[in-house]
Amino acid sequence: MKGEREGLKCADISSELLEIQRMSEDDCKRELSRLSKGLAHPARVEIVRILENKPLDKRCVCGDIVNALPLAQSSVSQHLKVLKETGWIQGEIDGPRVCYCTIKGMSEYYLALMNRALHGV
Amino acid sequence: MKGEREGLKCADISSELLEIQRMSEDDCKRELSRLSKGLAHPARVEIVRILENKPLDKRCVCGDIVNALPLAQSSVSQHLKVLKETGWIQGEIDGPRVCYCTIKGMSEYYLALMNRALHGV
DNA sequence: ATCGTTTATCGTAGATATACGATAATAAGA
DNA sequence: TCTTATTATCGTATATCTACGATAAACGAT
Repeated sequence: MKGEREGLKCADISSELLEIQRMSEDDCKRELSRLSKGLAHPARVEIVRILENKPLDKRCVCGDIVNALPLAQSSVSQHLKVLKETGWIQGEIDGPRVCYCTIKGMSEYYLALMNRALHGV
Repeated sequence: MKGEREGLKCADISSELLEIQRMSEDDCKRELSRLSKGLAHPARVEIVRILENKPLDKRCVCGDIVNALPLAQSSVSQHLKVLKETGWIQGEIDGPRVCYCTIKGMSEYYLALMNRALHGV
């Protein structure tokens, strides 16, 4: 399957870019506010940054993220949940661990959403 | 003064674009999450959309925004306050009214912030 | 089967967000 | 001055967010 790497297949939202034009205005605004809420906390911005900058051949499990943040494990787990629900990241169970990665093309998707929601383009 | 139009001078953040490179990583993440929180509600996205799409020769007072949203005046006023605090809009008192407009170049500023906070660019 | 590791979920406490009606503040106009 | 129009703020109720420790669930290894 395309996009597979080291056993972890990261979703790619690039193909959804054109779908934005077909969304209703209300859906567009809801979608933009949903994604914005995902980044509305410094810890979550940091998590996305970590996952975006991770080398392609390295994997990043929950524990790695916990170690990188000054928060309790349960708090980090909650932030990961929010990022999953708002569509920024993806998690894949690997034995007792969970391997996380960002959704490919999400930044571009976010920008296109913003352009359409705010400027009607 | 540059940027003045119909008596309302809208701030322009374009000149701050280069400052982003000089911000600390933490400030960058805080700034990105702050701006994201501004758009983290559909009503606020709609307000920014209204102000972005307003003809340059027309002004937009609080009452216009209240009429465009299905919310009570006090709720809209609160959302306007959040948008002011997070840096998306600006208000100028004009008699008993308050005239609102977006900050010029904010979308570009937001994107640059995102690029640096998430990708270190 | 049992133990240790890893991660999600539960329970909880305090803070913040969201909505509304009511009220206060400000300015224009009669 | 008094009234009207406009907008911000107050008070309040409910919901969501954020953090933590404790516990549960899932899995590999012994």
